[in-house]
Formats: sequence, C-alpha cells, structure tokens
Amino acid sequence: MPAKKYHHGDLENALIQAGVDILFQEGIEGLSLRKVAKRVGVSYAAPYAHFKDRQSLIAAISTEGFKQLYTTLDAAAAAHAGDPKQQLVEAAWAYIQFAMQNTAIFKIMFSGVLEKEKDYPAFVEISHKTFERVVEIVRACQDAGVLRSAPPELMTVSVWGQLHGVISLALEGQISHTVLDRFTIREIVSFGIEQMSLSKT
Amino acid sequence: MPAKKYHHGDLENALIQAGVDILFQEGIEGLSLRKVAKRVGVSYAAPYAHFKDRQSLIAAISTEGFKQLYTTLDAAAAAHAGDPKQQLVEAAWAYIQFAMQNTAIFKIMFSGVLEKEKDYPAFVEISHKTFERVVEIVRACQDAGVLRSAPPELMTVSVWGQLHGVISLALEGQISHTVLDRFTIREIVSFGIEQMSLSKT
DNA sequence: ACCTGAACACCGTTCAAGT
DNA sequence: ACCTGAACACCGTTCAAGT
Repeated sequence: MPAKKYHHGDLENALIQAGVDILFQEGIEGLSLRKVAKRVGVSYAAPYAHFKDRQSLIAAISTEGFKQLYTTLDAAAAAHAGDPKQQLVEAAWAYIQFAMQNTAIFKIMFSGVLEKEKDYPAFVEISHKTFERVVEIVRACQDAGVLRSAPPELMTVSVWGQLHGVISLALEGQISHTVLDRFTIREIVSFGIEQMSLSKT
Repeated sequence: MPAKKYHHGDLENALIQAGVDILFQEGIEGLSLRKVAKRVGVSYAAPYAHFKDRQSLIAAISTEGFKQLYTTLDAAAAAHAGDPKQQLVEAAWAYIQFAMQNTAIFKIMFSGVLEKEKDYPAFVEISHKTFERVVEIVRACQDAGVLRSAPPELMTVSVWGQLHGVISLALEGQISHTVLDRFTIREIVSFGIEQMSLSKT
C-alpha cells in the first residue's frame, strides 16, 4: 500500500474542485455537500472536517471563481496597456464572457447564497482586489479623458453596476426579445459604456 | 358544519400568500413546499393539486411580486406626469425601494430560480408589461431631450441594467465600503442616471 | 375536483467511534 | 488530525385511496 494516508493529502481542494465540476455539469441546483462527498469518494460526514457547513464550501468555491475572474480581467487590461479605453472595453467584455461561460459559478458568486458577512476572509480579499483592479482601469480612463471626472470608486460602481445588471438580466432571460433580436450582448454592453464616455471615439 | 368544502375555496391563493409571507419572514432559504403547506394547514401533498412542482409555485409568487412592482412603478410615473425626467428618477427610486423593502421576493424574481422559459405565461405577461411601461417613460425622456436619442428599447435595457446591477450588488454586500461610506444608494443611482442624461438639469 | 397518508429518494448536520 | 457509520430532522415528489 504505497498510497497516501486516509484518502488523499488534500481533500479540501478536491472537494472545492468537485463542487466546481458539479456546478459546471449540473448547474446550481445540483450542488449538494453529499454529492460533492460522493464524487470525491469519501463519507457524507468527511467534508465537515474541512468546512464548517454548506455556506463555507460555497464561499470557497466562490473564492475560486473570483480568482479566475481577476485573472482574466487583469489579462485583458494588460493586453491593452497604454490604451485606457480599450482596457475598459476589453475588461468589460472579459467580465461578460466569464459570466456566460461559467454561468453557474457566476450566479453563485453573486446570487446572495453567501448572505452574511460571515467572515470568509479569502473571499473578501479577492473580491476587494478585483474591485481595486477595476478602479485602476477606470482612473486611467478618467486621466485620459475617456470617462467623465468623478470619484473613481463611484464611477467604478456605476460602470460595474451597468455591466453586472445587463448580464444578470440576460442570464435570467429577462431581456426582451424585441431587444435581443436586434442587438447582440456585446452591442448592448458597448452602448452602455459609450453612454458613460465623454466623447465618441 | 357551515364552512367551505374541504379546506377553503381558494387554496391556490392561500398557498401563494403563505409563500410571500415566509419569504418576508424567513428569507429565500426558508421557502419550501412543505412549510407552505403546513402554514396553510393542509397536507404535504395538497399543493400538488394546484402547482405542478416547486418551480411552479415560485413562478406564481414571482408573478405576484411583478404585479406589485408594476403598480409602484406606474404610480411613481403617474405622480409626475408631464415631467419626464422626474418620472424616470422617481420610477428608478421606486424600483430600488421595492428591492430594498422586499429583498427576498426581489431576489427570487430575478435570481434565476426560474430557469427555463417553461411557460408560466402570467409571469411572462406581467414582466413584459413592466418592461413596456419603462420603455414609455424612457421614450418620453428622449422626446423631451433628457435622454440621448437611441432605440428606446436599447436605452431602456441600459438604464434598467444600470439600476438592477447597482441594487443587486448592494444587496449582495458587494459594494465596497469606501463607496458606501461616502455615498448613499440614492446618490449612486442618481449619478448613474445623470451619466445617461444629455445635460445636467 | 380536491385532499390525505404513506412511501421513496434525497438533503444538511451531528456525534460517537475508529485509525 | 482525518475519516466512517449511524442517526435525526428536514426536503420534493408520487400514488393509491378517500369524499
């Protein structure tokens, strides 16, 4: 028996990954602690050695999602260094694409399943870090005269809110067909950003 | 025995109302078919005589929520007839207030628990009607030169998206404290609308 | 037509016990 | 420290049966 003690050295991460996989394959309704445990091959009680409760596992999965989101946003901005407006547009598009390609995890990140500010410090940290990264992009746009001058954090909430609202409504099927038949999501998003811009470029 | 046949003549609406009450008192996690049945005083199986499944009850509750939302939006607009900009601002504020005062039902209306376009014609109807009401307000703003000229439906999605995104992020606790300490939700929303306006009024 | 009782397969969570 | 087995209270859903 050469193998590891008990099951494997890193049950915690195995559980998180199994959760992400289930979210991908079965959507948000399919996620349960028992199913996660079964997929990893441990007893129903085993996850409780690593996560206080269901919420706590969801917090870990959401944290994972935010890390991925941060990475793609940062990459999009880095790819257009020196061109603030393009940074904003492409980061926005990266956000939309993340939401469309990872619908279940995106929803769980924001769908309030994570109610209380019940600590989850890793989640708070990466979520703040992501916000700050967007503030940087917005500030660069203001300095370049692309976005109106206003408190950068306020402008960021405004831009992010717009983006988040449009994609959320789209994912819920709430956007009228009279709109979706005539405009793509990308066009809708571009229109929104264009409205916040000082001048058309 | 003077009473009604079986339980009461309108178990269907009693179930919907009980669901709304539970949402208010216990939030979204507390809602279950069994609890709804218990509160009304019927067996666990009784709801199935009126609703195909859990989703179907949720659809009915969401429909109820949309009716209420429509009423308050319409009232806000009616109260400022002849002043398109004020109509827009007050309707927007009514939306925000509805979300903040009826958090659980607002979340269930939009939180994608209602996945498929699995019919629910009453839901689709009131949801469309609400959208069209907002389009009217937006169109009036464009005619009055308050909002930029653009396809009204596109502009409506943009305005609605902004609003919906900001309040959703706020309800999830995703809006940074560096923003919330300095601005009220109303100020954030006003800022968003101001940005879409042609000129400051 | 409208409802009950009992059953089935699934949950989250706890706790004593094993290594 | 890390995991199992068994238990408890709760789900959604179905179905035969009652009025």
